[in-house]
Amino acid sequence: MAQPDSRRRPGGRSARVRAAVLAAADALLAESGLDGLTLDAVADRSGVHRTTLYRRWGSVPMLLVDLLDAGAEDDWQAPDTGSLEGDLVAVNREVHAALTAEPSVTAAVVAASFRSPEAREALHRFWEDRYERCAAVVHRAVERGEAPPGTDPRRLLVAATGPLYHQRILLGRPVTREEAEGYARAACAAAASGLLRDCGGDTSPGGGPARGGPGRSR
Amino acid sequence: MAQPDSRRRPGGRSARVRAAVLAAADALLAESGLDGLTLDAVADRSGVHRTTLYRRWGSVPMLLVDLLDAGAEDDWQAPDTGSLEGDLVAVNREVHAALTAEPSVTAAVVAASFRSPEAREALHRFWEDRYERCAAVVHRAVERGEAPPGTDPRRLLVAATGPLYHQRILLGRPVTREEAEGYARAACAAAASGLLRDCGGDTSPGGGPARGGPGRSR
DNA sequence: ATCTTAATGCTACTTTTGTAGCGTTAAGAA
DNA sequence: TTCTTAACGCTACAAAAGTAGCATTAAGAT
Repeated sequence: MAQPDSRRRPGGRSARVRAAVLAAADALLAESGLDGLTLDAVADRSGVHRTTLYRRWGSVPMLLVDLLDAGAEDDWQAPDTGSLEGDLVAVNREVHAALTAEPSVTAAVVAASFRSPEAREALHRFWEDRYERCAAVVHRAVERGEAPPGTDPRRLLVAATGPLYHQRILLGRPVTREEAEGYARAACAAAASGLLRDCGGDTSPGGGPARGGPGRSR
Repeated sequence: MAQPDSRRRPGGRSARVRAAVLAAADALLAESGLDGLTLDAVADRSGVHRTTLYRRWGSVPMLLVDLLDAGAEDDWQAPDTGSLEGDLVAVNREVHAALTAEPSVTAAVVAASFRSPEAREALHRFWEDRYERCAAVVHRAVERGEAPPGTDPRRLLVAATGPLYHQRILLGRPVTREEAEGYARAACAAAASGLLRDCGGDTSPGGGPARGGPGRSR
């Protein structure tokens, strides 16, 4: 029953410092992307000293972790339009909107996630939470009989949203709103045909030697 | 008719230096990922001097650009199994193999692409080339009547491969071989239903204000 | 009010990263 | 061969990133 960490001191000044730092970081990120987000810049903007930043956060990715974890505490919930197709289209519209924003905070956060394992995990947690909430869409669809029992919520949601993220963030091509909706409808149809069920318990992570193929560089 | 750049000197020593540097970079990348790839490390390993690296390449991402452009000159071509589903499954198997390799060169290259615009464009060129070659799969399928005329090769290919990349690289979750094949079959079914045609000439890149929604951080 | 001490601010230092200037080497032409 | 000069190696330097040690401030307890 360890007492609450003896003598922590989370109130007052520390809280103000954290708030000032996170606000400055958020502003810098939205203004000039990840490149504008250096500890020195945050120190200047927030009025908090360099060394304090290095002590409490240590690096830019760690600061992003804090920012992400703080941002995950919102009350967002998945759309509920009454039909699977409607819900998926609505989700993809939101993703599309977030991806076409300029400058894209999403892209900046993804970029940051490739600079440290901690930031990676924070972003994964964030998305995990989002897909978890979206699973409700699939459960309702199964209850309504729009998708067969056994339909894997994650597979369906990834099938719908994955192409959007891929085309925009990794392939770097613009995505039209109509395309975004099309991917949603395509995933919906595939789910209705029972092609996105969680069949087989084969969860072995990898496979063979794995050399060559597209995506491989040399 | 500008003469061939007067007096270039691409032979001999310069070529040896470039080869040594690219080889060292490739080795470091495969061994310890992007973090192990610093200009100093490449200098040590290749025997080429620091300043030469800074002069000719300038930064790690630029070096990756060179590496990528050199690697794109291979003779890879899309599978041809006789059916659309077979081809898509084969493609996704290759992608899956590349993505589950450890350490993943693909992941490292993607990470590098977020560190400079030049590296970004190089990676986009590389993938553009790959999807271009894969378009043959869709053309053959349309000729065989497996997909309706007007089916957009890119949409179909992104629908098939996008979920793989998304789940593995952005969401950070393992992907089973069976899942990879499932996404290919789902895309195939959607295409057969005519859900991945290039309908409407609306190629406007973006839209409204675009705030909030999943993927947005705060 | 007074005391204790976690958290912050400050200065000085080290390490890493990137650049400038100049002498040296060797590719390509005569 | 000899000559020219693009490309390279080297040293020294400049700027940025990160750390150490100590003084100062203020949160929480008495």
